[in-house]
Amino acid sequence: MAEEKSLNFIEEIIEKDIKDGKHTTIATRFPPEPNGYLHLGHAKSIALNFGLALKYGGKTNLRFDDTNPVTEETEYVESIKGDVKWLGFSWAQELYASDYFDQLFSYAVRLINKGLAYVDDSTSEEIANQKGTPTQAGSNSTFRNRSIEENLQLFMDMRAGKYKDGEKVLRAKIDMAHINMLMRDPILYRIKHAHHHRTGDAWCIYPMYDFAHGQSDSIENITHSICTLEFVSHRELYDWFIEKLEIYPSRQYEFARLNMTYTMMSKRKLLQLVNDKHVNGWDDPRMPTLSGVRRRGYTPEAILDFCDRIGVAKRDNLIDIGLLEFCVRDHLNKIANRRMVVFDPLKVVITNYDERLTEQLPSENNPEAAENGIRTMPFGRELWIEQEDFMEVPPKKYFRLAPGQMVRLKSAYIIKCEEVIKDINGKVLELRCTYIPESKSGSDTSGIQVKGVIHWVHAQSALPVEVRLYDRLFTTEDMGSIEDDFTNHLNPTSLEVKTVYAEPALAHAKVEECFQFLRMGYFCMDPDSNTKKLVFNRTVTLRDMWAKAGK
RNA sequence: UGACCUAUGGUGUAACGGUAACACAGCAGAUUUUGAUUCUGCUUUUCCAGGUUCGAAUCCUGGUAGGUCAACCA
Repeated sequence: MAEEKSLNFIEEIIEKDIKDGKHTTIATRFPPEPNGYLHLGHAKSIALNFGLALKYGGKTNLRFDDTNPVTEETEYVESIKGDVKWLGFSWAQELYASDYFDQLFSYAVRLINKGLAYVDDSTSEEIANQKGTPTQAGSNSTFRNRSIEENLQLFMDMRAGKYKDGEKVLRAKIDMAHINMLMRDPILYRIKHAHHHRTGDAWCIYPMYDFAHGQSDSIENITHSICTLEFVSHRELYDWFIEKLEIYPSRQYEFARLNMTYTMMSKRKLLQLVNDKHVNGWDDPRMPTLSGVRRRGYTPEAILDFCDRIGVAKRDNLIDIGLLEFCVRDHLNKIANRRMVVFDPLKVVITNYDERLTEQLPSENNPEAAENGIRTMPFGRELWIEQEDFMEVPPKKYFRLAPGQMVRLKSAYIIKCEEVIKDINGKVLELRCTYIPESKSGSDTSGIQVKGVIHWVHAQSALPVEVRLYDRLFTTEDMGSIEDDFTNHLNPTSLEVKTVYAEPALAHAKVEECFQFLRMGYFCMDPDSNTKKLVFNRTVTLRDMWAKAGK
């Protein structure tokens, strides 16, 4: 019963192209600039580009847009490749815009020969002034009418390193009065005596984005070049180069980038968070980077499901981060094994339980996945329960522990609170309880029905572990609308670290393994863990209707 | 004060001239040895004004609102 899923606007274009015979197969590309780590916005683009190729039997190239040597590094290339693979995609070819530097150079020469490009000695301020404004036409550069021969010679000299950075640029000769600012003689090449992460010192001139991207698409025979909305006005230039150069006509289509509540997705600002140590690196679990959410415990399946649910369209959007959390809970609920961990311990002494005795009680690893089997938990006279699970004066409908009340210890026995031990300040130190021997989980003959079920750990065998409790990084819902410094909106309590008490089975956890700590949330073992100390990151809390009700 | 893009519940997305639907969120209930999960039900929607049409979210015109564009960034 495959439910017919409606097509997004790009799929409609592709299906029409195939139906019309324009293409028999498609080729897309994912074109990151290696100047930062990939984030959830990129995941949307990756899912789209690779997903389309998979759906229509085409291919997707991974192409690094590395035309600016001063910001780009090999470290970023490696992280990007790792992230794409982690999401589960395989690229047809690993390519670099820098692979095409020779080709791009000859394209520039072709344009010069056609009288469509010229070398300009103007300073960057002069060029900016010549641009005009959106409502005001620009003016021609005084160098605009150099001869083809002179332009050719000058361009060769630029390449040969005769000039310093900023001394000259190569510009397209289009129309300084064009209504589209990008068509006002855009810069094609600039001089940068900088070391490139791949081409080393072979070049001292580098093409601009507009002169590299479309041509790279064309060289690779990309049929559908998909990018975000801010490139809409670049399309006219993209098409101009294809037309004047008479090369394979790739076509550009634009979709709305992902925006998410309480999140900021700008590589520049994420870099600042890292550099200014507001977070502990690109893979800090609070970061919206793929390496961050991975370390946080998000699964590729959850992220891809999220990308699928948010859809692809052309209007600006602000997705509720709650949807991402829904997706990860939905997946983790199915795959994560359960463990009991007490965060704020309150001692419980079972007065009628033999202190020399310890039982090993079985408990299912995951009620949603019986095949995951069971593990056993030690049970004895002294236990830890959650402070939250006891109230001396409970409100109505509180069905946890209170004086004289009964509660079920998950996978163990029903206990009754007989006595509350307090210090001189009235602080509750310990609970004296009795257990009902016939109420043993799995063989309960007591006939007692209790509404409350709580988690617990055996005091003597409890394993102290560190948990890192994350909250949203920013306190403002729409970070795109702020006008002051974004660091003013950082959440000061986005990380809380504490030591908690876990059942012994957690000792066998592996790095990146996800668990549901019963009633506390989903957690994932952090790579900081070692044999002396285990560390778990809280991926997301559980949905909690009781907390929501305000107790 | 120009050009371009966009406008559907709280948030997203669909409906392709035939009488607005799906998901998340919210609310209510059932089940539950996780106040989780699961299940059931409910609330809430076509930016405005004209026009075309038997019929408009959809087509046309004009407004309005939001976004984008003046880096030797991508």
